[in-house]
Amino acid sequence: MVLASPVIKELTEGMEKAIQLKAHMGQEVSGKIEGMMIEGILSSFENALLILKWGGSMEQSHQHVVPSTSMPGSPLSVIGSPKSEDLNPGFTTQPGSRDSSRKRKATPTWTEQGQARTENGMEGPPEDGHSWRKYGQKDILGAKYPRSYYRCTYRDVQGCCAIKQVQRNDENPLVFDITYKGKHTCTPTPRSKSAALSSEKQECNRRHNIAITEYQQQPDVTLNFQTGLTIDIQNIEHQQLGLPLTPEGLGYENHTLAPSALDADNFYSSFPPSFMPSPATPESNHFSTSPCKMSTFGGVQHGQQSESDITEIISATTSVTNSPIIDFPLEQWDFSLSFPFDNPTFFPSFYQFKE
DNA sequence: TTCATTTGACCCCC
DNA sequence: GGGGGTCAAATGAA
Repeated sequence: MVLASPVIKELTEGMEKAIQLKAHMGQEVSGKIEGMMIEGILSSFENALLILKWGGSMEQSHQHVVPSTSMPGSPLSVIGSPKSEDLNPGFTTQPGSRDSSRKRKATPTWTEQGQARTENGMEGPPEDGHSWRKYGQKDILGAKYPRSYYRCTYRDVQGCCAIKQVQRNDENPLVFDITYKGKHTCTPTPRSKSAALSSEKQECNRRHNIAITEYQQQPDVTLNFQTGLTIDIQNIEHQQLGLPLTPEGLGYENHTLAPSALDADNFYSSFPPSFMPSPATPESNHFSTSPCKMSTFGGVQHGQQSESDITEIISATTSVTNSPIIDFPLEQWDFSLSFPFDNPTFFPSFYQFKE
């Protein structure tokens, strides 16, 4: 990230002046060659800023989530859902707890699918913003590909019981079936956080090169962002009230953010004070605090707990929403304080790419 | 030195 | 007994 780059500063100023010019000229140039040229100038500025600023890759767009058969139209494949009947936080896989497998059955379990992430010609499972440690791999009878077992990196230090199993889909090797078990209860420690951050930082850098290419190839990601960012306010409010978050049972009040809603002030005001979201984890369009993504949002650093909660909220919501296909991997965008959320022309001008 | 991954072995459930 | 899940030592990477 080169936020302090003089190049960005100059480009930003140039773009602001172009905006001012456009505003000054008003409607009288609308549709005329002058207006189109201003739009083109703005578009060019934004392209350049995007490339310079957003080290976050577009590559995660590959990791769109396959629509679930049970939830037609859902952009997120959540096959099954966290089991509400048992949220036993005491579940442990610590050595010695030989009845762990029985307890494991009682942990909230849900399955998602994500497309393979490609890097350096190699394919890997999609990331989800959490820090996982692989602890095993097993060949599964009848399956072409082995199953990998991951647990939360912070299991030992914080007792976080979240685990996941990742297995390539037999029919479509580009798709990974990911089974999550247990809920993240971890909060990255400073030390661990830095370690996780550095690894994700590398991931960011690795994706950066892909980002520009794919950005050019997939110019409509911003459109998808505009139309597809859906946030379940009701569940958030339930959470605020301390009510249980049940993906299935609640009536959903999905809020799809229109471009105007992405104005920072409007955006924040749409949520309870404690909800300061940051985009996003890959396998869904939920928010996360991955350092690769939005490390600060409005100057606030967010804890892991809220992330995991919000993750559930959005994951659950997207499993039942009929919102347009969300193929916008928010994680790709490296938001910063300089992100022009408050620039109303930012998104409209992106339609230029579509045309 | 620390942390992640690999992999063979072990354990439990069906 | 077979299969799935987990452990833990060995190894590698940063």
